[in-house]
Amino acid sequence: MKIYDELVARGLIAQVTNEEEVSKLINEGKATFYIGFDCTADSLTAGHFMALTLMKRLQEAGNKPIALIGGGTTMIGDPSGKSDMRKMLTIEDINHNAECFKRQMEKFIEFGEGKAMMVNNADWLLNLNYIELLREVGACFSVNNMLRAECYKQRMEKGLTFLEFNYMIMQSYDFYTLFQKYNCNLEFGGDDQWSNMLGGTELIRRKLGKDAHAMTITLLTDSNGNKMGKTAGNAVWLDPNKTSPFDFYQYWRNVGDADVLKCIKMLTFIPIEEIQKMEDWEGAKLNEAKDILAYELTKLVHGEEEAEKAKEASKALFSGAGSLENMPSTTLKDEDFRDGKIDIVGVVVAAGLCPTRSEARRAVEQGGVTLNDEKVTDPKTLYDPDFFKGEGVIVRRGKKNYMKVVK
RNA sequence: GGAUGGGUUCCCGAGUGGCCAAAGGGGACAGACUGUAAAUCUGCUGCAAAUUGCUUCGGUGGUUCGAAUCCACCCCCAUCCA
Repeated sequence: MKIYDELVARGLIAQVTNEEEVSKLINEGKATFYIGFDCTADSLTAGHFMALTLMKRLQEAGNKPIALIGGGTTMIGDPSGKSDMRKMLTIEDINHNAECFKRQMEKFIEFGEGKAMMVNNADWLLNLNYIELLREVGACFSVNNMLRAECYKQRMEKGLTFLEFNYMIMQSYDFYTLFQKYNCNLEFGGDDQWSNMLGGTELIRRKLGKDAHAMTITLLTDSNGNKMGKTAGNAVWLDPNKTSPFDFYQYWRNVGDADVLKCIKMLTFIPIEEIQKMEDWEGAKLNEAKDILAYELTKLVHGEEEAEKAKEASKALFSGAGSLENMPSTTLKDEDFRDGKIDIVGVVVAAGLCPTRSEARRAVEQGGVTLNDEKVTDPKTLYDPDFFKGEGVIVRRGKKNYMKVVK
């Protein structure tokens, strides 16, 4: 199966400027393509991960990837599909985030001579001269067309600032620059980027009279249409310090039935033929597919060892087999105790299972907290330090949140 | 610059002197049911040393025994006019 067909089969492709040419280009390994990453946080997320796997797939098919770090575009903030303006980030934050992105990407993609390339659009965007830029590319953009773009739809009602309105021009300028500097002839991005990407191909056509292409990746949404890779508004991070490998594993282990196969197809490197065999799995059998999904992704992101540990801990907690040795744990500090005792509410908070004592108290009162499988419902219950000595105590909040607590 | 309508808790949104930590809905969280799923039902949803105290209704001052609510100034947003 050719790479393009595989991408289609995996459901990764949303829109393409010219299917015939793009498929030819990437099937023959003749594409030099780029994907941009705006550094709005200090870690990549599951959403970025999909883009990275795509880079890898295309690289394996002989195409040349360029990872573009958005040190310049992050200064503007992309309004596409967003209902509110992002908080403006400081230059220091952006640079810090860019560094973090760089380090994480290097774990997935091979950079270097003849391999993938990493560039930062701060290098050319930050020094642009306003008037020069307007004269150079400003005339190539129709405000009428820009305002019609789907990505601003929400903003046309709630308000769009001139700052953000320029984002499309900056992104277009990126493509224009990469096209000239590195013969980059294809841009990839999330489907919400479509309008911005077309801005780039259009600019290249107008300025240089040449064709460049764009292709978008289907956004990973669950069966309710919500973006995946987020829990309660928090992203699932690739940084193990922000989302532990165990939590990362659990996130994918818990996707809805309707979404498992889609995730396996889009995110893992399991051959498509093998995935097809799973297609008639139903009901409880789908749990096996979830195990596979969680394991594969954890392995890709955190390595085989961490994936094994997460799997073991998960099995131990949920099906009684496997080892508890590697489950996440917390050590109580002396200041967690008052008069030599700690109450159950304090334990839950210290374990990081609830952010505040009020929430922990509620969880206890509602019967949501167990210590070593024994339900504790009195928030005033006290414990001695000795209780946590040795093996430690398994604290659970709700059905799926565990922490081993030791002293 | 002018006119009008706005800014309330995670989000939407009600509240126009005390009965307001603030209706209702969504989301989140917990319980029941289950398969670590979905749907459904129930509870819960500012913080804390917790029958009490503290902080919160764009900001700063003021009026009042008492302010999300009234007044002044300021900031921000939308629409229309320039």
